[in-house]
Amino acid sequence: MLSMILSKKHNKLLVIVGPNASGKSDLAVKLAKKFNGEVLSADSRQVYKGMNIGTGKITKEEMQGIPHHLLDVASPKRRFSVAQFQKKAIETIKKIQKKGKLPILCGGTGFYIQSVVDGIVIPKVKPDWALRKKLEKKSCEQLYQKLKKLDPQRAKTIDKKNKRRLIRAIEIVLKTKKRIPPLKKKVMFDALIIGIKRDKEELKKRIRKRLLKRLKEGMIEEVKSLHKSGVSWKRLEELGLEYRYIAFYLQGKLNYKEMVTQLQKAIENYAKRQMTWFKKDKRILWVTTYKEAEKLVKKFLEEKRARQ
RNA sequence: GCCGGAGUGGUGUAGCGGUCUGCACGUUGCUCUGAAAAAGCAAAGGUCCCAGUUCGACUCUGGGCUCCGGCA
Repeated sequence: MLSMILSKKHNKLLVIVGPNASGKSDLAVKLAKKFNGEVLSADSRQVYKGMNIGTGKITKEEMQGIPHHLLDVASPKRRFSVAQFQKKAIETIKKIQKKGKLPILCGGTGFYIQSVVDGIVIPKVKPDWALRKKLEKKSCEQLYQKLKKLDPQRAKTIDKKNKRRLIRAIEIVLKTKKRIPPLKKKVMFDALIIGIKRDKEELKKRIRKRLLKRLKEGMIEEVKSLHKSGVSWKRLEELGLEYRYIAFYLQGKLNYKEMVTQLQKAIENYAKRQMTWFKKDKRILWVTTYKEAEKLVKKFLEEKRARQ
């Protein structure tokens, strides 16, 4: 076993990213065992209770005794958000560091990862669903004009055709009565970001294999019981991928075969979108094997602390 | 073999004698400030073949080929 190199006041953070089905959880556990770490999931769907097979959530056995955080912290009936994630994640990371252990942030939700690694400062305005519903009725053009009056600066850079973003921007200005400040970042951790690289065809095969396996393991039953426990079809569809397509199937909107092929396609597309996000980040060091990752982490931990 | 119907991007379709043929899905690339598995943007890609009519044909006419339905 490796001797402890980390002091109780280090600020190191290991991050593992990669597309769906690339083998992140597995790598995280292995590295956690090797380097005395604890894992934090950075997955916008694994935060929900009862969403296990469909999200590919790690099982107790697979954890092999390594503590995992930020799983099952919210109810699927309500919406969880990046800001909530960011707060919990930062708190947890600090706690792990204080124990002299290595926090390992592992997941596929790029935005969630970014919120922690870059420490983006998110305006402290909670979603106001009544307001959003009201604004939803207006056209993009109307919303854009409204924003332009309220905050010409923000209007310059916003995506004029994205209603959701326009509404959020207006929401912030209305609540704070101030213009939206330019994006601020507050980097708090000394992070090493490792990405798992997979060949396109290989990834598709892995997705397929995993999908069939999970169907056998009762993924459909899981969605059924979520619905029984009060999660509406609409909400399940909104949760995306597995939950969306299986909800379609259970409602008779798709037959079994259609459900499987369309879901496979949707997961592949999602994996592609994830890669679009990650490709931009030049800090990510891409690996294909555990050994490569181990070497990088070892070097990272031996480095003199850059900051602090 | 005969009679009918149809052939338009990868798939399903819409339309028109003369602006680059429209749409949906798919494909590819991209954006991202409390919904991010969300939301949004952009690009590539087509008129079955041959002849005729016409100033001009994806559109009309004839032939061929292929597919579908009915009769044999």
